Amino acid sequence: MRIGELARRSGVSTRSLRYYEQQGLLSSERTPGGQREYGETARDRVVRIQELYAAGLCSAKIATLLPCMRDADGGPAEPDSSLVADLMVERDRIDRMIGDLQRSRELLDGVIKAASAEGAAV
Amino acid sequence: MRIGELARRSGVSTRSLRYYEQQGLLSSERTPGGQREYGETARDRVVRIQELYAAGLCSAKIATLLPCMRDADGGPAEPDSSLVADLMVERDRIDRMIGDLQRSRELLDGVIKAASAEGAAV
DNA sequence: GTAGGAGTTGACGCCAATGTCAACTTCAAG
DNA sequence: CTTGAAGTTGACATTGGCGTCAACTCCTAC
Repeated sequence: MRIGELARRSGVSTRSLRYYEQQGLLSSERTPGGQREYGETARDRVVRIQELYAAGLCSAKIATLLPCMRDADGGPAEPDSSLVADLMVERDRIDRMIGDLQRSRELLDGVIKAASAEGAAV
Repeated sequence: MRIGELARRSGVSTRSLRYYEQQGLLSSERTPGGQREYGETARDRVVRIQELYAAGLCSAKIATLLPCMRDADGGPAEPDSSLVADLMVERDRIDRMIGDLQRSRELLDGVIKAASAEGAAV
């Protein structure tokens, strides 16, 4: 598929897809005319990239991480031990993020619930 | 306490504290000389602000939200119903964020575990 | 072949929280 | 008083993922 279809199917702008390629996160074949051509696995990869961005990883880290993950592209590469150490740091950071989010979530929920209770009472 | 101590105790830079004040998220008394003076509750508020930032809320939303939350400053204000609707949207977004984070967390964990298993095997 | 939608690269802009520097003032200790 | 750390305001810079525009090329249907 070409870039427009991938964008539609993954919910990511074409601008972002080109940016991902420039950052080495996503690869594509080219037609003789120079247009990008993607395989079926591209969509999954894009979704994965988005999730990792959402987890607060920057392009560079995602780029080193992606080849170590098992996907339809083939077996995973062996991660460098320094990368593993790095990933453990990231994992901890993500755990803290999840904790923070859950607290914020409860905070919001408290306000929402209080408001609806008050609305019902008054 | 003054700004430096609050910064140390909350783990937030003085720059950020002044920014929070400018955004209407944090208030302070002033000494005759014009220096900021914070009460004991300031630290909790700063932590809360940080959590809400981490949850992806922008300054403006935090500013409207904070007065609706119960804290040592006094009773909560009644939230506007449009704010409540807004907060429900945010809550859903946070729920999705948590889901994404958990997936990413598992992804990283998989790579880490695979690496340590391989390291142990080889 | 031709029209027009889709693709290409490159450049510039944005946002929003913070870092950072400058020039100046206040505060606390000796 | 004096001195130096800490505080003040204001302005500018940064970061990084992505929007957006421009100028040009490719692909497909007629």
